[in-house]
Amino acid sequence: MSLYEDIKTKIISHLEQAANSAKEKGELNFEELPNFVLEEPRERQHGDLATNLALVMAKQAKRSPRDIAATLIQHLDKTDTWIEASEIAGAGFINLRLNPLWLTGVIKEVLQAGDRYGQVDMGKGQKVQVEFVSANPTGLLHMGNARGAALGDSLASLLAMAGYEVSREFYINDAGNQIQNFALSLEARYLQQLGQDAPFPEGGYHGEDLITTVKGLISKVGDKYLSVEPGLRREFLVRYALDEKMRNIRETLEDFGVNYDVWFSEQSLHDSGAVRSALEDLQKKDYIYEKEGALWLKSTLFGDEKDEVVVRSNGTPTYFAADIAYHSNKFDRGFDKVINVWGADHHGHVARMKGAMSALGYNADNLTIILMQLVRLIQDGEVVKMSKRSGQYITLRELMDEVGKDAARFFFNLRDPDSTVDFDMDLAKAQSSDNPVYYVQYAHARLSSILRQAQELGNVGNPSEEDLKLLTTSEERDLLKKMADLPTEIATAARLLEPHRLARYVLDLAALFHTFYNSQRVLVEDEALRRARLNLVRAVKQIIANVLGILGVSAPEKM
RNA sequence: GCGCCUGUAGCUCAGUUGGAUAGAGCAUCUGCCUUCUAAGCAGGUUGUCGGGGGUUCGAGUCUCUCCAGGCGCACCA
Repeated sequence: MSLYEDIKTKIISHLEQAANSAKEKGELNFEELPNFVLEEPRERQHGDLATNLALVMAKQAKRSPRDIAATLIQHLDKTDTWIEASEIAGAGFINLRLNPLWLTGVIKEVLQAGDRYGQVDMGKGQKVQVEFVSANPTGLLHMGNARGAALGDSLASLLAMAGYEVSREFYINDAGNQIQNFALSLEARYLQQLGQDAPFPEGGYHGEDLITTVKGLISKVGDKYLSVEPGLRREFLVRYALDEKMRNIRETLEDFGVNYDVWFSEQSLHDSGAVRSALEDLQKKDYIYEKEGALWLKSTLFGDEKDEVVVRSNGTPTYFAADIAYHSNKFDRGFDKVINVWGADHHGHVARMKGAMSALGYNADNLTIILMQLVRLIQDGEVVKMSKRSGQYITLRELMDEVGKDAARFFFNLRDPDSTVDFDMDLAKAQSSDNPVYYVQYAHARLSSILRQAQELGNVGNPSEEDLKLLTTSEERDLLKKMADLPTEIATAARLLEPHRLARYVLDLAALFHTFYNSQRVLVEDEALRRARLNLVRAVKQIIANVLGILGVSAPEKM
């Protein structure tokens, strides 16, 4: 447990004890202690920490909150809490002021933990799988995938920091209808490139990248497939194109800083019989019925709006059937929690997916689906309809070329997944030099620069307790306070599955550092103070690097 | 029509399971580089938290209703 959490935990338990001992002495009346919070008040004048305990007790105790607060303070044990003063304020808040010296312990804590500072043991080693992007291999990665990649990857890193054993997974949709469609599109392009008058299939994939793929193929094998039987020809074309597309997707994601542990093929579920056996299982449990020649899952039993087809009347299983087998497979691999990052356009699938898991006997609560709102592309002030079929979209590759990996990842992780993002490419380009990410990176570069100069002057040296007590300016204390907050922030962000909190956090931390930097010198004459500040600098630098690391953003030594 | 998400400063967005006087960036205005990186700092300006009711000591946050936008409601994925 971190220093700060330790203090807060202690104060909370002392507050509870105060209420109980007041009760024993008949000074307060209550059945059960209601939920209360200990938090940092927005206004600095209200002290370091404040609690609403007296307010929430008022109803049961049938006394005025201020009255209760006074009683609580009388019984409050302050040992080991750094509490220096307590007062009643407002409607009945208890404001606590801590002895600022508690903050000096933070630097040591950070430097000792190093790149592990911020770790909490919330997950207790539980196995979590995060599946994200899982884009169809029929095209290139686009803006929506970019958001999913930034969110999913940072979420995975965040959970690892929070004590979970995390596995990143990409589900390859290499089976089913869209692959048939893909094959027909490829075949048409192939024939067209060789001068044949082949019609393009209705609803085919119009993307330019498909033509590029076919051209590349022709340069290798020429027209030898013109004379091959169409079924075999399409099979070959698909295999070739899928391989190329997946390699491209993988490389693009790696360049975006995303590295998967597992690439899972949908086709493998059909080949291994997993899809069939999942369906049989559901059938045995009587959750399947036949209607109009198709097999339906009774997903309405589990809160879905309508039952869903799992096997079409032509005998082929639906995508949903494969997805059931896939998620069943995930749980069978022993994950305690399974998290999917999906685009909001898939939200209709959530209920049925969870329903299917319940039907198979798994605890659907262990499947969490994060719905991320879509990214809308704005050009010339107008919304551009993006679609893979029409080939109208900006690719992740283009995004990285235009605004850079760091800016793109930070941009997406600055936003709540629930917010619809309007991405104006021109604006993104124009703003790339004053993008918030540079603000944070600049702080890191400044910190690095100070340390470089300190090295030239001699060793930084380890500070003594006495040295650290010299960090008393309000800028230093605000900075230390923020630093102490990181473990709590990690825990909150992990609990809520919201990595964007960390982007906000590191932005705040950078701001506090810039303020400090502009008001006080680090490399001062006084050796003790210099040692103390240099170690403050080392610690801040460490934290910025740690958090940027979670966000997949680089922390430059120089800018 | 039904379901989910969103609506907060001119623009883009935060707002920690109900807390005290709602915040940041961009934009704009005024200052700060012979001292550790000015991609920075300090200060000024900016609000019917979409509208209306309800719950309570207290609501941007919970509830109901209406309005606006997005997404979904296939034997597509």
